[in-house]
Amino acid sequence: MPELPEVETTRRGIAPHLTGHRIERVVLRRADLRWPIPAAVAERLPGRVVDSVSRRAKYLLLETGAGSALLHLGMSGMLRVLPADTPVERHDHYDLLLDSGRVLRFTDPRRFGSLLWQPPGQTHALLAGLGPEPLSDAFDGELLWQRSRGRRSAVKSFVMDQRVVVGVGNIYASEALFEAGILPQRAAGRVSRTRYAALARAIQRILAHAIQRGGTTLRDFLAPDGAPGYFEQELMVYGRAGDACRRCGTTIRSRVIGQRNTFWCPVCQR
DNA sequence: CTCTTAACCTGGACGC
DNA sequence: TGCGTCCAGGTTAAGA
Repeated sequence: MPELPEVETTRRGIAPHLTGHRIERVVLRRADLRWPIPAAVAERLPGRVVDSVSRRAKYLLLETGAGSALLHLGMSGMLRVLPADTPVERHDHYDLLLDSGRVLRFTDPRRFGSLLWQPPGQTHALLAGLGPEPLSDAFDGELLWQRSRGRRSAVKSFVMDQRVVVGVGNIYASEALFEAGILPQRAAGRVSRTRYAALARAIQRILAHAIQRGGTTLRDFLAPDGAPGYFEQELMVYGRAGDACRRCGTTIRSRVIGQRNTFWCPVCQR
């Protein structure tokens, strides 16, 4: 269930159990995730202390003096800190054993997640072309407006393009466009500066709010608890096709845009 | 460049 | 109960 808020919530959950701790051993059960796990992970990580756990887009970085492990959760991935003797289950693909007697365990039925390696001082190719973090000062409506000039693809696909801005996944894209009052299928190049300003604010508000909510339900990563609190209760349009708009009562519509299901209110969004 | 499409993989929900 | 079909929160690669 990972969009940016879920990844950030995961980061906050696992960081206290990793930071300042030594990784004693790396156990790889399946190397065929989204990409093969490079040999450097098993060669260089054991014996290293994790200096910090950071996030870039939807990637988590476990930073050590020898380089950084680069973790992605894909569509169905989950990271938990568990007692080291916790029985292994079917989709548990790798473990990082810690000096605390615990283990960081990655579980991912669909195996779209990944575990990669970034040497010291380098930026992994997958991170090189990414757009700004949505919650940073580098992101605003002006950036969206400038980068969208001449673009004919849907504004929804545009904001989900990680080269434009990172971290806006399928759910939050629909939600942010609703809040900004913009039809998702509108051509990106035909959205005004003013409306991009509103969209940037909506993205920031929604992501920040979701992180806040995720934090309340996922704070304790020793007691695995999957469900982010943001879902269902607070979604305005996502997954609500055929239901009444919470603002105006009009029936919420849906359509596939850029291969992803998209939801909107035909009255509140123009 | 921009844009579209296929592909990676499994499990759960649903219809018959 | 079983089976076929469709769908799912991400992202890259290839081709037009």
